[in-house]
Amino acid sequence: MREMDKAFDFRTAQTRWYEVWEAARAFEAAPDSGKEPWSIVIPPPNITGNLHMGHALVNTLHDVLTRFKRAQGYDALWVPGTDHAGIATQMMVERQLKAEGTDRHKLGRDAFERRIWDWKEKNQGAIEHQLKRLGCSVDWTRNRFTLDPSLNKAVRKVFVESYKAGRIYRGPRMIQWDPALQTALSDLEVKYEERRGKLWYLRYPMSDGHGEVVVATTRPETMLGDTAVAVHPEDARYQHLIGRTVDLPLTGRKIPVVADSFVDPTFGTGCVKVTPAHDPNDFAAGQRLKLDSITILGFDAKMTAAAGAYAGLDRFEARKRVVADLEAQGFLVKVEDYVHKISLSDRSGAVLEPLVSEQWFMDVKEAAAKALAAVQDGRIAFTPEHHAAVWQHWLTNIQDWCISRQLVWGHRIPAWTCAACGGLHVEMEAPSACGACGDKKLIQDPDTLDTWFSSALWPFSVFGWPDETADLKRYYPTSVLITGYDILFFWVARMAMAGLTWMGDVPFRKVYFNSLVRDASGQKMSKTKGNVIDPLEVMEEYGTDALRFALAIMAAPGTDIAMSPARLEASRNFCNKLWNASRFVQMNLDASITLETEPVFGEAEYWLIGRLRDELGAITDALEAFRFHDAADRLYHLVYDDFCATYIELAKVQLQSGTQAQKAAILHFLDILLRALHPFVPFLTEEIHEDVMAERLPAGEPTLLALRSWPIGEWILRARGGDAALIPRFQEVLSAFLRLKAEQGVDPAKRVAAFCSLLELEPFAEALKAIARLESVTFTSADLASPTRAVAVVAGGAVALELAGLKDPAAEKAKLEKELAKLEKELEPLRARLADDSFVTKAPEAAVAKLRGQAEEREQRLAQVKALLG
RNA sequence: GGGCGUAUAACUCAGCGGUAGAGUGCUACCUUCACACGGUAGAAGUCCCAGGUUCGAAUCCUGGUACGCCCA
Repeated sequence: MREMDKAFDFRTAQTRWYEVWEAARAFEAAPDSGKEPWSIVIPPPNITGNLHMGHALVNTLHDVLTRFKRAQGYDALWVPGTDHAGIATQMMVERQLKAEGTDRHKLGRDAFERRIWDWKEKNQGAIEHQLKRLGCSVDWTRNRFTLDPSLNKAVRKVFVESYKAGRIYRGPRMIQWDPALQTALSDLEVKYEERRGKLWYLRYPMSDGHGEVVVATTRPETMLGDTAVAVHPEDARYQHLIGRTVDLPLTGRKIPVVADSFVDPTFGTGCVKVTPAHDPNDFAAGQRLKLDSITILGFDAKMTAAAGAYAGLDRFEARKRVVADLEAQGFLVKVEDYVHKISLSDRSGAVLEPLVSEQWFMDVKEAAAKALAAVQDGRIAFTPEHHAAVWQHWLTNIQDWCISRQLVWGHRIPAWTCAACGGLHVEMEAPSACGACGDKKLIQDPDTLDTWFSSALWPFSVFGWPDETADLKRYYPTSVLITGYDILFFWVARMAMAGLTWMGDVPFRKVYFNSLVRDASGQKMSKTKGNVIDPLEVMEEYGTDALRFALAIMAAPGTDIAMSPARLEASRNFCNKLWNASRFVQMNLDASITLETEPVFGEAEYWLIGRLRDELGAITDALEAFRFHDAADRLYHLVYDDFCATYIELAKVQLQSGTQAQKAAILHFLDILLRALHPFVPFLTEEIHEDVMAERLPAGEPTLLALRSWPIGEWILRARGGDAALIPRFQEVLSAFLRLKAEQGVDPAKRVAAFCSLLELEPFAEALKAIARLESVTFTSADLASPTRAVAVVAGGAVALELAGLKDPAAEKAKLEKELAKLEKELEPLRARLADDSFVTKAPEAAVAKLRGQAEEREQRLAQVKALLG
């Protein structure tokens, strides 16, 4: 049996145990165990990633739940994995290339792709190592990567079958183009930002020479691609213009004036220019009204040949030139300052360009309806529930999803075009020859799929789908999903849609949306603000267990977490407290006392058993309901207040001189606490378990705490006896003695004689003497008041200290009078309410009884104070 | 423009129909034989504002104010 250090050495413990757990295969699923399965899949971190606070939180919560469920006796499986993160990863490697003075085009596609794979092989281990550092009890034998061949097979199957069912199609559509990354994006990858800009008013003369129209625009350069001017059909001001044509300045083209209700009559002049090739609204209007579409801006964000004299200019340069020319030729009416929203790439930050482009799209309306229904009818339950409202709104207004990306890094689109006849083939495997013309030269679509396409399949692709594996049957649907609400649409909704479509069932039964981790003052962490707290540094400084516990105790559903050094310190101190309490137990029990030593219980034991029973019930309920903070908070107080402050102090006497049976009780209590705390602070508890419990376990009990059961069913918790009210009374009396000493300025170490009128506390005399450091405690029903004593009122009686010569009688009297006034003030509303008929008759009996109890207790004190005052 | 969330002690947050709590900080004291990463005692709050429901509201409802987020 080892001697424990004075302080918990977390640095050693948190690096040691993970290997032991892995070697024991403690976290591997046990499909053949006959246990009920419980499963969860990790939100796969990007391979580019470093563990940040968001990861630390989400994975801590995963681990708490998984360890809890494992302990409860489930076949708990947490599937780990990483995401290839198309854009993010490619950007990172491209940046490296740039630093080396080359780029992906010079390298060529194949070499570039190999380069990213190399990078991935080198870096994937980092994030996995960090998950281990955090203690995540994942099943590494089932580790997945979103580009694994089996996951690729799933992707191809979904693509091909969706295509054949008509839900995936290719076509020219207006998409958001990122000129910096040179790829299309989906609507979700667009961020809108308010910018101060200008509103230019342009004059377009009527072709017949009679009059003009003035249009307002924030993007004057696009006028080169105008193919109409539009007014609202009911706008009385412009009825006479409809059907006529105007001469488009700088180009000499004649374009019609059309009517369409998309025009906002209150914007600008109420006349708008229509550029179907470069604006989403105009594109839709162009389709409706069958207008021409002229592309004057290319994918490189430079003007095209169609822009005539402006061809080759950058879009922002072209704007300056067009405005200057319009002004010179008298077509510029005025310029106003104007604040408008611009769309930016969520990835590169570049100003996006709405462009018509040939891309692949997925029609998700049918799947969206299924996902919507699943939440409405409760097959998927959200915590917090309010996210369901956002879910509903988004899914009912969902647009087709642009799934193709002009990137190298990702799942290649399984579509081939025949070089000879142009025939399109969408197949699982590369066709050997064109089905139409027989030509053997087939060119695969160069594009890859949106990263989220493979993420959507994650809850079943990780289990081997489309193969009908045993894992798939056993672990799908997963039990719970834990993730951030920021990816509700990106990921959660798409998994729901994919699961319902391909598996015919929800991918998870419950979703818990974790909080956002912010800094100490509630600010979002960001590198630019410099307020990022790095979990790896925290683990070094405060310990992994402290980090986990701090995150858990702050993880109240629906509110953000303000992470601060103060919180981390509190958690570290908590860990140390548990360590020292355990050390105390270890020091006081010789090796012959084990968990098989039959314990006997006294008042203190029955009281603590009652506390453990109540709290473990509440903790279990809290974990089932994702109230991690509630569970952690209860454990915190159970350890500090009940176990350490109260029980250990009371047990000290018997630990020194008691019987083996008396001493055995505390071992059981510590054992229960360790098992309950293990999901939150696994390294600390495993370390203590080894030091204190490992050699005292009953035969057949797992020697690793990670494998032991959730303690709620422990036989000891069913023991009942004693008077539950005694301990709180003892605490109050003890506190009163200490307060009297402090009030009277008595040195805490000076032993004085004490008196107590609560005769039932006599069994606690030794404890009171030891803790309050008293010379003696006399239990008596006689009047305690005396000129040489300081007295205090407690529930049901009074206590006193003998202070001959030390005491100021006037101050003592003033104190009691103050107490009297306070009690009168407290009693006033209580008496009033109890005298109130409507309260007594209408309020529930329990509420009245409780109030009556409170009133009686105070009346008693009042009487006691009066008696002491004489 | 629509939707959602949050306003509680100096700070960060729990509580969400029975009369206010935690952590940190603050004040005073204590190195008592598990722990100073400790202990004891204490100070500190018109629970954003205004109405309403109720025997009773920090808690439920309505309206307002402030801040944050999401969608257009």
